[in-house]
Amino acid sequence: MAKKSRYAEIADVLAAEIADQPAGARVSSEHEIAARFAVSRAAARAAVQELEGRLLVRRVRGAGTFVNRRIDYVLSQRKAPSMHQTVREAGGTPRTVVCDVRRVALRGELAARLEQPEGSEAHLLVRQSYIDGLLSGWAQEWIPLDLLPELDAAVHAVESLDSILRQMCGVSPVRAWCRVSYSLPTPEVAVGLESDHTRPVWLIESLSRDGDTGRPVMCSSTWSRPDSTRIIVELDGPWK
Amino acid sequence: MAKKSRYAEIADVLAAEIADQPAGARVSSEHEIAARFAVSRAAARAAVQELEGRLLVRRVRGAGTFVNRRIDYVLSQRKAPSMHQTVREAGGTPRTVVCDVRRVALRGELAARLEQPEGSEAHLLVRQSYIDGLLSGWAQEWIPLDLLPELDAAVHAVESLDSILRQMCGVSPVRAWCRVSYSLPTPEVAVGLESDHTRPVWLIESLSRDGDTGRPVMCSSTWSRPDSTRIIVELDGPWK
DNA sequence: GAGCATTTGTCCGTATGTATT
DNA sequence: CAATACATACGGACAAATGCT
Repeated sequence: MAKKSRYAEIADVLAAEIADQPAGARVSSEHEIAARFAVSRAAARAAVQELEGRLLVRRVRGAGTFVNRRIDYVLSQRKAPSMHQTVREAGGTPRTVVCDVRRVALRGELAARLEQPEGSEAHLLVRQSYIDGLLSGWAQEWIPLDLLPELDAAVHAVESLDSILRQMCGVSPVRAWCRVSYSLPTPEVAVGLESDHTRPVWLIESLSRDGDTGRPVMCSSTWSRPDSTRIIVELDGPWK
Repeated sequence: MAKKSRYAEIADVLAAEIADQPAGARVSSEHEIAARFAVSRAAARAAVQELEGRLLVRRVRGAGTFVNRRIDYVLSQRKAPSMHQTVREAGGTPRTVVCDVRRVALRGELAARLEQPEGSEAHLLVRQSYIDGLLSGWAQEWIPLDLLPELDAAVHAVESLDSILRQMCGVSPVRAWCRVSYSLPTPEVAVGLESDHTRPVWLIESLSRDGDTGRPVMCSSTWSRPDSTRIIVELDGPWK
């Protein structure tokens, strides 16, 4: 058996203790860990950084280190393209905060995907999403203007965009196309995620259509923190 | 504008220099960086670790730090379930090394997915995959026995399993189901990937069927190093 | 708002261990 | 075996963000 470094041993002990604690619980400070295991603060720090790398904790400068939990976020054609529902299915509590609602002109790929003329206007909704109170995602969502002229009032009354589209527009959104990748966020995205712009994050690009008519109803780009969600993409063929 | 830490500044300078260099090129050692920027080795080390976090370099103890490149590995129902072809489409050079070929009894989910009776035998092929000479993945692949009794000889003659199935079995494999996630590898997998078992890696589970008959022809679990591939999953609905 | 203690972030210098060449 | 390079570790210091008084 390979000999382990001291900080890795400490990390394993802490990881086992963390496993029994609820999300959000406070983890010992670096000073306390150093004193408890009789090591320097550098070694204690390395152990906590190890836990951060395993996505077991989140650290906040000046505040402390806290137990983290990821939820399984499953993307599939069989499932509704709804963040609120997907999170609830995984046992989490979703919440969204509107950052901005405005009208923008659709260009290029975005216009094509929504099947709107180049330069036509659409709603742009920018939101942060939280899971169990922790910041998880930052999303831009485009919706054709004629589908719902008064989006602003609606999104403040009902958090789930899927519900709004179903109840106010009479459509049944289904995920028609989706692309998931994992790369560095732009500085703007990093701000929205309160994340370092040098750490990779999930990018989920998605197009929803009305399940009955096939009409495009929503296009979105969602960036998601890897420490909040374990993204799972299920791709289904014509069989099964 | 936020003030940057010294190591982040150094990392940015090095990142810009690395961008012009070919994959595999040697990066200055920590000592050289410390001397060049007049900082301690700890700060130089932090800068190089930053680059490692951005997946721009790979570090080998005792050997040095080297420029890394990722390729886009695109998973989609429209594309053949072939590692060799997917890598070549992204501009890389694929290679596979057989670690083990043996017969195993199919159990549970695996048997169900291949539509074989519980406990029936199948080939198990264990391979490492390399991209441009760098270790990229470690895979277990299960193939029904009756499809190709002499798998052992075939995989040593032809590297691409997709080609073998097409040419020797007369099937046209298509990706019928696939699940992609990102989590910590088991110790066994970490060994196969020559990776730390405390760093998350990709897990791609896949089922291939014959495009003509719909018969299951291959089931696989592939673990892939995030520093070798940028996994992209495309999900297509009935419209498009 | 100001002040203070706590906590993580960064950095210095030094030393030793371990893997590769 | 020797030189090189990364890995771990010690102890100390100050900066920056947070939370409370």
